[in-house]
Amino acid sequence: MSSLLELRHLRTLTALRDAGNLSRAAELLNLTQSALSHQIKLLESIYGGALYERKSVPPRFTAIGARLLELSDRLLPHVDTAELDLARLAAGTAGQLRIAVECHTCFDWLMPAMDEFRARWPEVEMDIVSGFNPDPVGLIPQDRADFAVVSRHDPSVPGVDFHPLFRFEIVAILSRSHVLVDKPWLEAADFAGQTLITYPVPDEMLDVVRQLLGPAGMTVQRRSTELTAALLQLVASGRGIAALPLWAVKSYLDRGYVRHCTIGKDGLYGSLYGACAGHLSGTPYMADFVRLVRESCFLTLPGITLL
Amino acid sequence: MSSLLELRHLRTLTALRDAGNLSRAAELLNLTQSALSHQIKLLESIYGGALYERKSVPPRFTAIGARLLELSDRLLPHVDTAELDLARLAAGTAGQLRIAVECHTCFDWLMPAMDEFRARWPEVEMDIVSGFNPDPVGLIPQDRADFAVVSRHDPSVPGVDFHPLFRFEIVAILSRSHVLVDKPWLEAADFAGQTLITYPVPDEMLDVVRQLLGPAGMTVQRRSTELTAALLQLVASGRGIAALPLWAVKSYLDRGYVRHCTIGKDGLYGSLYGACAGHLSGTPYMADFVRLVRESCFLTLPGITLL
DNA sequence: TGTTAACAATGAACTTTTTTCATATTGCAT
DNA sequence: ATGCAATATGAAAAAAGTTCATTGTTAACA
Repeated sequence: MSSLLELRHLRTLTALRDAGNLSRAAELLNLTQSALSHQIKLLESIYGGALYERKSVPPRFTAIGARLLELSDRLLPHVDTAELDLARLAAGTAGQLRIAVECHTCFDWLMPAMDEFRARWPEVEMDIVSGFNPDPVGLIPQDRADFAVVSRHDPSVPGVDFHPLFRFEIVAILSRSHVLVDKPWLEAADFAGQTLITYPVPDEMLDVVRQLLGPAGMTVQRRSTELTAALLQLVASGRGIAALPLWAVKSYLDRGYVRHCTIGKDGLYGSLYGACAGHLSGTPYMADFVRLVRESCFLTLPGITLL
Repeated sequence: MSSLLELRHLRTLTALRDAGNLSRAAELLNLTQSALSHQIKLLESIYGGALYERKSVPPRFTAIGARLLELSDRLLPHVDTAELDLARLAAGTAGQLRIAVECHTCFDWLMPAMDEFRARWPEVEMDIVSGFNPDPVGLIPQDRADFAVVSRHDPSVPGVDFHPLFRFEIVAILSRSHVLVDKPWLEAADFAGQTLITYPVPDEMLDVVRQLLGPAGMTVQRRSTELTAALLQLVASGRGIAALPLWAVKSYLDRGYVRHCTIGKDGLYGSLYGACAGHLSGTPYMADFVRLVRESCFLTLPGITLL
C-alpha cells in the first residue's frame, strides 16, 4: 500500500550515475548487474516511466530519474554521516592507522582516500610507514604498521586479515618507435635481450617475472627507479621496456608519450589487497577505510575491477 | 557488507514516537507489532545497543535511537515531497474533491486533514457539499460529490469504492446525576422511557438504534440538534441520554461536564468509511487524501482503531 | 496478593522480495 | 556481418520481512 521506495534504490541510482553504467554500478555496490536491472524495472513500474536512457553514456536521466537522484543527493550524505556517528557511538572515535606500501605508485590513489578518511575520522592517527619495505605485511605482526597494500593474498600469516581491493591489467610500455610496438601481444621470448625497467622491488614481487618470465625460465636485465615519470622517461628514450599497471600510465599513453602492448595473449593481470592487523579488522574505522579505498579507486582508476 | 539501514526502519522509529508505543505504531504502518519488534531488534543488534526504553510512555530514546530519529526527521519529509512530485509527474496535478459527510461531527477531524491536503495538492479543487445529506454515498454516482464519509461499507453500490477509515466506541452520555450513571453498562431496557438526544439523522443511521434498540424491538423518543456542544448541554441539564463517539466527547468527559457509560456488556462500536468515486479511487491525490485522513485521525482522536 | 490488561519479545512458519544464474536481446562499432 | 559491451529477462535460489501463536513482563487494581 504505502511507499516501496527504499534507500537501496537511491543508492543504486547514484551508483549508476557515478559508475556510468549498470554493470559498473553493480560492481560498486557488490551486487550483480541483473539485480540492479530488476530494481530499476521495479521503480519504473511504480513511477510509470523510464528512469534513464539506456544507450547514452554517461547515462541521461529522465525527469523521474532526475527527481529520484535529487532525492538521493539530499538523503544519502545524511545517512552517511548518521552511520558514521553511530559507528563512533558504538566503538569510540580514536585509534591509529599506520600505512605501509609495497610500491610507491600506490600513493597516487591512496592519497585521496586518506584525505577523505582524515576528514571522517579526525581522531584516528594516520601515518605512512616510511622507508623501503620489501615485505610490508611483515610489519603488521611487529606492530610497526596497521595496514599494508600488497599484491598477494597470503592467508598463512597469523593475525593478519586480507581485504581484496582490486584487479588491474599490467601492460608493457614501449617507446613509440620500439620494434615490438606493433605486435598484437608480447610473449616471454620477446623480452629476451631487453632491459626491464621497474620500480626498485625484488624480482619475486614483480608480476611479469612471477607470472611470465619466471615460468618461462627467463631472466632479464633490470634497471629501476622510484618515480613513474622517471621510469617512463627511460622507456621513451629507448633504454628498455617497462611492465606497469595500466592505471598508473594511462595518462602518458593518452598523450602519446609512450605506447603499450598487452602481455600474453589474454593479458597479464595483477591484484592488490589490503592487509590489516586482525584486531583492527572489525573496527568501524578500519572497515570505513577499506571501503573508501575501494570506492575511490574504482571511481578514479581507469580499467580496474573490484575484487 | 554495506549498510542495512533502510527507510522502512526510519519510518518505524518515527511511527513509534508519534504513536507512543509499538503496537500503535504498527497500526499506523499497517504492520503487526511483531514485525516492528523484530525490526527494532535488528537495528539494535547492528548498532550495538537499545534504541529506546520499553517501559516509558512516551518512549524515551537512547542516544542511538535519538540519532536515528534525527536522521528520520531530516530524511522523511524529503522523501514525502519527492514522492508527491513523482505522483504529480505521473498523473498531473489537477482534479476536484467534493466532500460530503453524513454527520457534522466529522468536520472536527476532517478540517485538519483538508488543510494538510490543500497544501499538498493546491491545484485540486476541494469543496464541501453543503446542505443536509441523508445519503451522501448517493451523491457520488450523481456526480455531485467525489468523497463521502459514511458509517457503513456497502459494496453493492456500483462505481463507488469504500476505503475503511477507523473504528471507535460509542458511549452513552449521561448527566452527572443521572440514575443510570453508576451501572457498569447499559442494556436496551435501560433506554425505556428515556429521551435519546442525537444529531438530526434518520433512525437507521444511528448505531445505537441499528445495533441495540432496533434488534431489541424498542423505540425511544428522540430529540435532535446539530452541534455537539448543544447536544451535551441538553444531556447535562437532564433532558435525556446521548449516544456519541467517544472521540467526539472526550474533552467534555475529561472536564467532568457530563459522564459516560458503556453501551452493552462489550461496548458499542461504530466504524467510518470513505466512499469515493471509482474513477478517482486510484488517483494519487485521492489515495493521498485517504492516507492523510486516516493518519491525522489516528494521531488526533482518542481511543480509535484504524481499519 | 492474585488478576487482569497492555505492551513487548520470541521462535517458527510463511510470504514476499531481492538476488543470482544462465541466457537472450539490443545497439554499436569494426 | 560479427563481435563486443551493456542491458533485459525468466526461473531458481537465497534472503528478508511479516505474521501467527505464544510467552514474558510490568503496572494497575480489586
